[in-house]
Amino acid sequence: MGVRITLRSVAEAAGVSTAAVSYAFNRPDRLSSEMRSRILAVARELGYSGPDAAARSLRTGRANAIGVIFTTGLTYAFSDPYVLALLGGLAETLAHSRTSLVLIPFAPVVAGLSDAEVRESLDAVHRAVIDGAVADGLTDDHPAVRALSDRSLPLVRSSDTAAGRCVMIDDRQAGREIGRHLADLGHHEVAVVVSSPSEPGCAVTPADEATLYPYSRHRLAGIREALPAGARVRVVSGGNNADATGRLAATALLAAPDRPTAIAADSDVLAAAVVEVATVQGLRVGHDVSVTGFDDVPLAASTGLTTVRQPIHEKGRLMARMLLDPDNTPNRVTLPTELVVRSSTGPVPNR
Amino acid sequence: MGVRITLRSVAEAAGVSTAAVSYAFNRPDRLSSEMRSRILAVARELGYSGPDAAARSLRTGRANAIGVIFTTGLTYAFSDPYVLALLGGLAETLAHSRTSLVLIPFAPVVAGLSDAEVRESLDAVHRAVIDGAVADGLTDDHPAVRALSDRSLPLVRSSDTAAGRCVMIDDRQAGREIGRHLADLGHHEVAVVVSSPSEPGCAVTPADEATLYPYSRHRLAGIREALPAGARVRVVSGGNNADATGRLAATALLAAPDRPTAIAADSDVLAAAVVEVATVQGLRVGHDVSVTGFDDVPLAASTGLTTVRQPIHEKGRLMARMLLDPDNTPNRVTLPTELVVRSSTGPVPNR
DNA sequence: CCCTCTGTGTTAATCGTTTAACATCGTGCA
DNA sequence: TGCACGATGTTAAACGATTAACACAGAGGG
Repeated sequence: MGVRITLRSVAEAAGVSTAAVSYAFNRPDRLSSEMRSRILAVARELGYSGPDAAARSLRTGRANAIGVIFTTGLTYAFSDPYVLALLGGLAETLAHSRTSLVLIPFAPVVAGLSDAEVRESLDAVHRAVIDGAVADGLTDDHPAVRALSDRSLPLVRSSDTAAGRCVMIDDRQAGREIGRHLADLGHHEVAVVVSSPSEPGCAVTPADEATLYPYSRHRLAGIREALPAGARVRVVSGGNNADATGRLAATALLAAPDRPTAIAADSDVLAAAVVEVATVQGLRVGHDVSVTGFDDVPLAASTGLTTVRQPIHEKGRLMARMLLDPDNTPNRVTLPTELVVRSSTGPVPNR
Repeated sequence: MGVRITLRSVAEAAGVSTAAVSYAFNRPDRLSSEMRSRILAVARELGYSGPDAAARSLRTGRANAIGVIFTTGLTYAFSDPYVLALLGGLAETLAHSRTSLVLIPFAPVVAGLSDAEVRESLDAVHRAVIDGAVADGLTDDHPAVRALSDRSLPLVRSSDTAAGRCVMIDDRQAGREIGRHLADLGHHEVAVVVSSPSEPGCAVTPADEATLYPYSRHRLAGIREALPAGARVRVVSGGNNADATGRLAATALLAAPDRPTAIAADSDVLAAAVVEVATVQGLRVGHDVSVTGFDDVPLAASTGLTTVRQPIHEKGRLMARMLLDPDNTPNRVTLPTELVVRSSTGPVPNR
């Protein structure tokens, strides 16, 4: 009962070499069909269910799995429509090549990580049996990214990176489009809500800005570029991009005596939270205050959110293809974005 | 460049045994700190990033990962709130023990699977490097379940099963509660919408019923039991549980000349689709037609859906714990459910 | 009749680690 | 002085498979 059945035990029981057994499972054409079925019969009889996955991975060097790093906490991730769309895209491509998706949790960054936490998380990254990985939205110097490239695993990223593969969008350009749109409407008091580990609602100092997600930085830069010279841009933390933290940020922002006339959020989820809070406070979104989102997930359409559409699903599909078939895919791709104007933005109110 | 750095190369470069290098990475206390840091220095210098994952898995017999089987297509799965809640629960527990989640795609059953598809899917199951797996909603004789138990991997299921671990709900009892609720309201023309591979909207024959998901069967049985003797229950396919297929089923159902007065759906997603279609057709849900869902996902509250709440997140947490720590967890758990009455159900209209 | 070729099966090296068991060497204690 | 012991390294045997390279036999061709 306790003894494990291996390729060898089957071979001995059948009176053949281990090679034969291996071929019986992997290369039917290498064996006479008579021999093959005899071996399979013996295997079944012994309760052998095929070659061990780990051993096979070691020997062949292939894992038939690709990893995805999550730095936000998996539980949160499953509620983020952006993440879900990306995973959906990845999965779509992977399903066609019997490849699994390995979700690797990395300690979420909340006010800095203890060394121990980082070490534990890295351990998960090191132990993952995968052929490649996607790291979406992580900086070059994130420990997980480092660990992955140290393992010299194929890695695909979503931000521009010196070496290595990536599929990205032009965040800066997208930011400029948002900025121009708001500028055209006459806004010069705008708040940008970014996802950040710091307390939701609190201001993000220029020093902090360097620590933001790259995409946040680029979008922010774009917005600033497109706004007229006199415009004032304040940056506040939207927490971890969730509905709850978005509401906190919105509440802080709308309570300010000099409340902004426009609020540009880093994601649709955040923007929808802002809309919700504003509405509850009796503000007419698109009149009294304008709100923009990012991504154009389904939520955006139903909320009437002005946002920037990015082809998330396509991004996922492409990332997966790059990992599965590196020779027939480009190293770097920039996907198009598009400003989608809906009812959540309007001309600046005259007070 | 092409040559791979291994534990051995590091050992040779450092002039120590491979055991020492292994200890340097795994058991700091086994080495003098001086030796350890020397080894780590050499490793860094050589660009060695730690023991190989596959080799380590083979040797230790642990993968630090658990699998989840998806028979619905991963892309769909990421849009199903039930699945997401379950994954969230699993992830929550796993995050504490640096364990990854492996999402294993299995060919979705659409009008029967070809042998080749099954074989390919099984291959993914066999190749997954995992310590255990959860199979939610699959029958005992599903090929994936068989493959997993053949591998003699710890397996946790969501339906009652002779041997093996499971965390379930009393689907039959839940069905009875729905049935009783509808009966109390005077309904005897009820349609049950189940997720099924067959064409959305078409009738499910008694013969087909045997092929339904176990949970569907049990809920159906419960509903039938609780309805009065004269009641008529028709069963229709809701497709794969998605919004779109739910709408199709609803359209077919509401167009029928003898349209049911109550529609009990297998999931909130399906029920919400029914509500949507009914509303569009000018029917007042809760008056002209009653609709019930299942699960009580967030969507249900915002739709005003009468439904049965089940603790999905808790289910996930429990399943993960059962896999991680079998010795300190029960083999079988039944979680409580609760009928949540909202506005989507009401007394049968008098025509 | 010899030679090549195809179809089947075997031999044996290798993938990169982990870890029980053993060796060695001060050290503290009786 | 003698001895048990903790601390620190090493030896070497697995873990369970894959796959070149080789061997052999019968078929077919010249």
